Amino acid sequence: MIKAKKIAIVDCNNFYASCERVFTPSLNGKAIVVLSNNDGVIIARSEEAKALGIKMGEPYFKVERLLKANKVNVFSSNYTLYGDLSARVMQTLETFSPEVEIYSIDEAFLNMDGIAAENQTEYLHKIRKTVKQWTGIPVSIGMAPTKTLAKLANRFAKKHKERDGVLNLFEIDNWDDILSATPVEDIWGVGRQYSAMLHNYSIHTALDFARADRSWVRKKMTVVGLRTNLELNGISCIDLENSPPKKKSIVSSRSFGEYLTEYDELKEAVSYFVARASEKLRKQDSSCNSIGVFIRTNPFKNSPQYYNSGDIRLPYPMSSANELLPYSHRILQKIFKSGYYYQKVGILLMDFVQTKNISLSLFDPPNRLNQIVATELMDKINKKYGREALYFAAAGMKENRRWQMKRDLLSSHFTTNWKQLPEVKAKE
DNA sequence: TCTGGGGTCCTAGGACCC
DNA sequence: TCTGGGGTCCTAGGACCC
Repeated sequence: MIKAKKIAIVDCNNFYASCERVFTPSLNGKAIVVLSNNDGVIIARSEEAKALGIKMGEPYFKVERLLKANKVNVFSSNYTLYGDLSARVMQTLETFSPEVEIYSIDEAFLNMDGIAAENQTEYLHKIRKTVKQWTGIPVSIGMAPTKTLAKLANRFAKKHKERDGVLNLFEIDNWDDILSATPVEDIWGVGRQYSAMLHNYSIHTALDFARADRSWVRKKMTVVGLRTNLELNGISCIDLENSPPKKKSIVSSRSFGEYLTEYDELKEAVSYFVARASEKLRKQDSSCNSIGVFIRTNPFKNSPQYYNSGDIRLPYPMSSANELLPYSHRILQKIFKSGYYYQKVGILLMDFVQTKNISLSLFDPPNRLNQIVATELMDKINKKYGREALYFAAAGMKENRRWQMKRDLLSSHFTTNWKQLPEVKAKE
């Protein structure tokens, strides 16, 4: 945790759409949308696509004709590409501030306290220009004494083109106009439910909310809402996080390309997810004490619906897929009912402890150490030769997985070949 | 028959984020 | 035909204990 008095947030504009443009400059100025997994819904839009009235979260099939008619470029999401470009953006930001909190794939908070630039607003413009030059990604920047205000400034900068992508609240005497130009639903930390509630009480803008009675806010919106209120008044409640905290739970789930009906197929998918999730678990050197599985039919389909989930407390903390698989199968067996068209399954790992803090116990199965050694080896091989170079038979043969997702409109994995990329300047 | 007060731990559910 | 995936935090209420 870092107490900072000056916080900037750098936010990539239309990140996924911008990523698609980096290696295909002919897309500049053209409308782009990017689809979620399974080509389900729209999760990113370029400005041109927004101007066509295409909404976030809109199912693809509903707007497919509109997109075609307007010659919108449509992409399946290409997370390998986005992840690589994100890393390059973050590396660039780290040359500008000693404290960078990577908040999401396309956003980072920067501690600007120690920055001795003569003109901090100019410095922000320089960051923006450099990121664009080095990575090809356009960003917007907001700066303020709290995270919530920085986000608000950032949004304002994005909306008002004349600001050239930057708003530094410190150079503005009175923020009232900016707060009153921000509807409550656009405040960071105020979602759909609370904004509806606030409007009911005639609280329509960030300024209204900032001036609302604190004990009322606390009562209606818990301490979380109170923090947002304080932050809007310039009182910092949410510190910068310097090192990413370890995950407290890990989920792996997916909707299928086709509906599944057979237990054996679901079992394959569950096994695959256990392998994926436990990999992440081991990466952060954790082991889990419980595991859950859920399955469900397609709630949008007019057919018999079924949802169920279950979890098991494990006899000892585990991190290898080999050990976890039987438990996941046991849960699936319990919750599976035949006669339904399943659309999605997922698994959850929970209740983590640090692996180094657990000792092998007298009651462990005799081959436990072998399992662990085998898992380490498997991780090493997969790290070297790529995901699923080696994988569990329980997850089914790669070629036969009916449950794999649909990604018909995928762009190339440009960044897999690093030679195509301009060199990123190393951090000093 | 009468039936206190305070603490902890756990879980489910609701809100939010990207 | 076709509607994403992966997280966090907070609170209320029940179980249990003394």
